Amino acid sequence: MSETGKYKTKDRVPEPTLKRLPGYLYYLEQVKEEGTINISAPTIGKDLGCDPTQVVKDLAVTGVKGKPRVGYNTYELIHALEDFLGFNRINEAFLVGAGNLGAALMAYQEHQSLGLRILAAFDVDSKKIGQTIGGIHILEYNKLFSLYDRLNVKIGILTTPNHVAQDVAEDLVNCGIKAIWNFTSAKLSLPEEIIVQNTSMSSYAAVLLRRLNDAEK
Amino acid sequence: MSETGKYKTKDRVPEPTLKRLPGYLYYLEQVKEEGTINISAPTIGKDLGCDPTQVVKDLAVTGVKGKPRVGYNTYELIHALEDFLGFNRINEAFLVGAGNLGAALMAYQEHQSLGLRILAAFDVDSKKIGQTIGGIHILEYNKLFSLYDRLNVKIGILTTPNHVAQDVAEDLVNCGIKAIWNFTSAKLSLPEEIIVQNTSMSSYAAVLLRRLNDAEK
DNA sequence: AAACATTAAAGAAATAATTCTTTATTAAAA
DNA sequence: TTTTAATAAAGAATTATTTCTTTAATGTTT
Repeated sequence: MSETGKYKTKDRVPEPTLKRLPGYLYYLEQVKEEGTINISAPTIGKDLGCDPTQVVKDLAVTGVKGKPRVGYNTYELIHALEDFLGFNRINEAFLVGAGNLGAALMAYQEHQSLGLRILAAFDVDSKKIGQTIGGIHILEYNKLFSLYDRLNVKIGILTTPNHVAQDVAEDLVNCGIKAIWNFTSAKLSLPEEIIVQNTSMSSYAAVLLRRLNDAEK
Repeated sequence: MSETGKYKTKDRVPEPTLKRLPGYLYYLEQVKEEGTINISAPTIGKDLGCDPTQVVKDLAVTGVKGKPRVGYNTYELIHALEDFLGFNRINEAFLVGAGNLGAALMAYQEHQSLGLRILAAFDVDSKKIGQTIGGIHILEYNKLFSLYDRLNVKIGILTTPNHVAQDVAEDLVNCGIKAIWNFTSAKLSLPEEIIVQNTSMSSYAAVLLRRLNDAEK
């Protein structure tokens, strides 16, 4: 079926690998602080509690080569990881739905270190419109349509109630958004080429609670 | 990496399945609203845009049996899913680190529908101590140790800065916490039996930004 | 009442990801 | 300069997950 309309399966980096990369980045920044210039994959593996060959495979996606008996250059690796992940660029985003979770993400300053900049938030609630959270203005939802072609925003952050998620997502796509970070529980049906990253809190709660339940009985 | 103990692989539900279950639950609640009494796996698959046999396999973990030509009973399925996931119980939790993300999660009312109740939050910042966010009190961090044996809290939500995450996690474990929902980028080293659910925003940003980058070139 | 169409359920195959193994490189020491 | 120890890199095997296929059950229709 749809299973690989992904023409470029060949050079696509596996999702589990991508998810681990920020962990390496955070670790390497610590290591650099301590003045370490070179670091080997087995050392990283030991410190992070994971398999050294996996570390090698993961880091290989950045194209950085290590030297036997020496390891990787810390600074080079950090730079390559940031570059590969896009954390050292400015990735502009719109956020829709300034409710609890939306407001939270607006206030969450760590976005900056991910290269994410939320340019504006949108909501339909007149009580919220005009407010500013974390330096980000909340605009009337309809303003979305007038702003989109003046700007070059590719990322939409979706924190609306579930029942409007699909409609809002379609609006975002019509506004030229290429990627949607979906925090709702709704399963979005969008054109193939739109990148959707689902980050539903309930999914993680589900895994956590179930594992806890497994352990207790 | 040993994210989870491996002894009971036999009857352990795969993580991808667990993550999909809340999606079914949300969908079924909608379907029930519309008055549908019975629903078939192929119908669910069509609506949710996923493989019908996968739907069958996923729902099988709840033990609910469907009838050929009829499908599953909507109400029965919803109840079984809530029960299986623990969403209809009250799962008490402590939160440590009432910064941006922590405050966000405290304000996030949807926790209730996941059966999560944050009893109290802890922080070392004297400016925050005494405040209330979303009805949850922020207490002095040290109070954690005096509270733990009077209560039966099994879940710890970790939203501290990265560099104290490991120490706080160890404190939580010493206080009898069995499961940690880790929102930091730190890789936690804890006893095997502790359940750790990593939900690092940067991991999801990494996947999103990289896929966007792949698509653009 | 019997045949039929539909679908759940179980099992098999394929795919993706991780772990393990081997090989080859290279800097340091003798 | 040669040997050695350590490690990166590439490839193989294992494991887990998803997709595909088959079988059996059941309500509906004729």
